[in-house]
Amino acid sequence: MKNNKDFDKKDAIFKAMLELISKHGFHSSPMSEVAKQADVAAGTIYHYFKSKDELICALYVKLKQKNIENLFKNDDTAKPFKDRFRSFYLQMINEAIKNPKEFYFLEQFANSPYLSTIPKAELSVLDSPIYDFLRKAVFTQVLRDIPPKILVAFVTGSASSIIKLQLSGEFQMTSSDLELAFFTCWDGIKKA
Amino acid sequence: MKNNKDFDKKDAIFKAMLELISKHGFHSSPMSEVAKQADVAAGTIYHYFKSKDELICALYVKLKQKNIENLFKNDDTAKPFKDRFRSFYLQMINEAIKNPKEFYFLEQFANSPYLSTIPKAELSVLDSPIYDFLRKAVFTQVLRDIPPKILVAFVTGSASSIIKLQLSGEFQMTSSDLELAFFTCWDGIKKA
Amino acid sequence: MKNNKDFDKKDAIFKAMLELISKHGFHSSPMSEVAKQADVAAGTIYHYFKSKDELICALYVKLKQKNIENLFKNDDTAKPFKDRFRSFYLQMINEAIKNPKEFYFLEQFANSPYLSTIPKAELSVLDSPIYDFLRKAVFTQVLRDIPPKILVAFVTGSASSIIKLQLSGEFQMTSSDLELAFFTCWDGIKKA
Amino acid sequence: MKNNKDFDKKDAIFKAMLELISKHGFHSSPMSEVAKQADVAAGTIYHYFKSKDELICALYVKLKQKNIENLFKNDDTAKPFKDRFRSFYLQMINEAIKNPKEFYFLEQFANSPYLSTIPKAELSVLDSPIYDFLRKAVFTQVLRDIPPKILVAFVTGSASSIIKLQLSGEFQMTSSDLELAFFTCWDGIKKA
DNA sequence: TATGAATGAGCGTTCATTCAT
DNA sequence: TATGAATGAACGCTCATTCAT
Repeated sequence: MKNNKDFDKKDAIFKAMLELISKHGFHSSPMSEVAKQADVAAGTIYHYFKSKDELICALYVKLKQKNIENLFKNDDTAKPFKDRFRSFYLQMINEAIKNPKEFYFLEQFANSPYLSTIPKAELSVLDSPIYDFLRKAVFTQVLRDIPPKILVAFVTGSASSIIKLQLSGEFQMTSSDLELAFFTCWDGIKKA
Repeated sequence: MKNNKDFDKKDAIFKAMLELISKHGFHSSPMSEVAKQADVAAGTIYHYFKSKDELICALYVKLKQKNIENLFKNDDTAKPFKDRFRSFYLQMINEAIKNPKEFYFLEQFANSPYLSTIPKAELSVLDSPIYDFLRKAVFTQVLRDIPPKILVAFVTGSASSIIKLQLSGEFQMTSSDLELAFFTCWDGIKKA
Repeated sequence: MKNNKDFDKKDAIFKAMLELISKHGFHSSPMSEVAKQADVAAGTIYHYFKSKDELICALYVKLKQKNIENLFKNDDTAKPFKDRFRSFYLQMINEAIKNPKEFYFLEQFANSPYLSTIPKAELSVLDSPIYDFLRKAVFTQVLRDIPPKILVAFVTGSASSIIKLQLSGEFQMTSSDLELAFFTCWDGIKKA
Repeated sequence: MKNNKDFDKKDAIFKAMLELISKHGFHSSPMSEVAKQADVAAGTIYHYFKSKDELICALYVKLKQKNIENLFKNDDTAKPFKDRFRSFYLQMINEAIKNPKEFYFLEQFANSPYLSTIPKAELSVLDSPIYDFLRKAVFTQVLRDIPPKILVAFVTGSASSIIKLQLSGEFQMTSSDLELAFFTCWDGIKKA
């Protein structure tokens, strides 16, 4: 059984790598700096991870999982789907705005050759909660009859883009902007 | 005035860098390899570009410009806006599918710390054709009254995401899928 | 007095190091791997040996001693010297062929800078049985009157080389080949 | 065509590696030290050699070739074979004594796992002059009818061992000792 | 302009050794 | 004794960049 110290070290390494990559990118985040920021020796990282690449991939899976879990944190299946979707959509945006480093890391990873080093099956599992959420709503004719994969892409892609806009500092979104964004998405995907 | 040879060399360098980065990412695309693929000496690259970063940024601007120009290639201002938008939306997707390397490069760049090294003003200029296109349609009440920046983010983000789905090989989109995607977007953004 | 467990551990460490070095050489035989193969913790090795170098040197001395003892296992001082020498010479070759790992280790060590870290006096003691064996035969005029050290070098060197030929797999020696090898050596060193 | 400077650099690297390995062994001869001794930058070595291992192997082949060529430098095919062999045998010893670093390097290499990384065919070619020299003498019935490979092993092995004795400083060989060594070998291999 | 050998700082990683448990 | 996580110096190697030609 792992003790607290173990968790501390591994988590410190994850945190340091996240910090660095989100700010400087993959290739300006040397292991030596990760070690320094995590307050461990360089060699220690290699007790927990085989290589830099493996560390980065493990970090991606961990953060992606956490992120997706959080999207459904407030999901109330008793509510009408529209409400549930609204909560989900706004949560996507709010989570990212509250955790910009994690968002930047995830986007950077997902748009790099790293992504293709992770087996598709594993990626599917990560995404499956979103996929299931929307697929069911297609099935119950609450949502437009579009292939669920396209639906997922549409919804997450538009949200990502809006998040980037906000995080770029170029545009400060008010809550009514968020509401507008939600409706824009909803009116696109809902059953006519 | 630049002669043909100059163009050839510079273009060969651009092409080689595009090839490498789209496949292997920024790191794993050494200048020596670029030189080899471009069939020039390593030093030659530095006659055209101050540094690797500058070359990469110049490539981004060049490709982004070309890409955006192409989106309006078939724009017919005489047509109803819905038709024009349909053409624009499908063109976004088709251009990317026809030029996957360019798409991958642009996405990788835009989701990396490189992006923030380019002045915001310069980026705005690049995006302005899309911005103007949609802003006018908001003004003329064809589109929902949303801040144009959000609108641009929504439209391009959803398209990007759908393109990645297609390019990933995970899902083969038919032309009716594309049509569905267009309607999904359109129904979201059109004036109710 | 050492208990069985001690012997087991120490021997397991020796065995693991032998295995690794004979196959991969001194470098490419990390202590962590020795520990793994010996089924002990890395730190445990340092209870038995001060350092990697000391372990390697101790292994050399141990194996060299064992090896030389074995050469005289069947020595029958009642027999004519020629017979005794024949037995000795063939035993050198057979021992090595039966224990190739030990042979490779010993040769690798003896041809490396490690050898010179062992005091010459200690090495002399190890070799002395062979030295005495041949020196006496020079004294009794059975062997050519050559400085015994040269004699030892000649005999052991030719045997080593023949062993390597056999172990390389390049040449399969029959028993008549071995007999020929013995005669070649014998005719060289015997008193005319 | 390679200019002098090229030769100088490559040779300086070879020389530095030889110097270091002969004295400290493979794993205490870091590339950084080679670079320093050769008076080139660390990276420069990698223009000439793909890796440390490749450099070491190339050095082996180069020195082995040179060494074997030298053995026949004074060969006079007009002379009786016994004289030719005497010249060859003493040359083996003298060459090594004059070039102890090269001898140590070659022995260290030949008794390490490095040797097996060189294709057997390539090694055969290197040895073939010695092989041919002795094989012919077996054929013409000047030498004992032993498989030539065994003969080569016997002759070179005994010589190597005698060289090590001399270089160890443990025993100073006079020219009459050398003469004795030659006769010991010759009487062993000559046709009775 | 064009070359490509040369540079050397800096990278990812290894591994002999230590020490708190 | 025995453990094995932790250390950090040192390794082999890469690669953006320079400069003599």
